[in-house]
Amino acid sequence: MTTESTPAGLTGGHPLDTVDALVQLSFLTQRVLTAVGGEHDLSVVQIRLLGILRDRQAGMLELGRHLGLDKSSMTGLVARAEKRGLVRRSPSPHDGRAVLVSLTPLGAELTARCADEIGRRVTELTAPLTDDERAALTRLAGTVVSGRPPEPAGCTG
Amino acid sequence: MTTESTPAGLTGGHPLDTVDALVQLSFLTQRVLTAVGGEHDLSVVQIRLLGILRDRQAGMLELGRHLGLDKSSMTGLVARAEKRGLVRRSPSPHDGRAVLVSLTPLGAELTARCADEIGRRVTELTAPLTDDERAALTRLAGTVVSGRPPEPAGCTG
DNA sequence: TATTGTTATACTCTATAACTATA
DNA sequence: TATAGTTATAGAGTATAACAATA
Repeated sequence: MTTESTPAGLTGGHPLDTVDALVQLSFLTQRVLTAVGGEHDLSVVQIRLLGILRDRQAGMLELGRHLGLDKSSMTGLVARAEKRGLVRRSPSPHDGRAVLVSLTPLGAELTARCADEIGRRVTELTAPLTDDERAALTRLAGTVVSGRPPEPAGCTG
Repeated sequence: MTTESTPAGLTGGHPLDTVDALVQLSFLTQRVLTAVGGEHDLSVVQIRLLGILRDRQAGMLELGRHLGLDKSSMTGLVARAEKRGLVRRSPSPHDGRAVLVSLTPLGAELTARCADEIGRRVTELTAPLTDDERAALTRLAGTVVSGRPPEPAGCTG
């Protein structure tokens, strides 16, 4: 098994099969997120929270939907980020029950720094690839992520 | 940003750049692990623990090293798995201080079922790809995971 | 002395259920 | 009644520090 070098764990085969390769690649990528977050006392979920708020405000329910968390989990998550001065809660002007969570300047700065660092280290991960291979990996990963074959360039759908 | 469809969060660009693609792909893969685990009341870390033990015993310290966890965290992790009858602790015959953790038959069965399910669902993820593309993705991901360009087939190193 | 593992403690993170306030 | 959010509570998961037992 390949758990020695990368503790993906549950898949076998020595010349990496597809499942092994994707699982181990995901652990590699997540390790970058965990490491960069850790250097700023942020969990991966906190990083994702900041990322969502990067270019918009959002209510607690919406944030929970994006993160796959219950609204009750959001309360603590946002409270801890708020306590650190990274986000702010404002009452929604349209709905007296709702709050709008947004980044503070401090939060925006930290978000940008994490994004830079993550970008750098994930790119480093692909150092063994040639430029062509990196482009191919990007295209293939993008296809999987979007859940459909890529459209020819210029197709506006 | 692309946080709407996949809450990777911290990376921008619309035609997915490399970082975006890899981060989002990692979330997709991790979601499979989380989902399959959740259906059996296992966290991703528990799944990895079982995977490591699939073909060997290991001490607490070694397990912690593989999982990136402190030995004190291992105590509870293994204790919970042991309580469920998935793993067993035996005294090491060579070292009176050490314990050897191994899968019980129940744990081995659960591990196999999870591996099957994970394999199936991760493979489903690559459904948008042709066979050639899937092979290319596997090779490229394998190259990144191994941290070096792939050796020509037949090279025994 | 060094190493393996556990315990005590504290904090983050998560969910369920009950609650408040608004729609 | 339904919805947005919080609180109370319980449990998993993690780390640090102190400890026990063995090497």
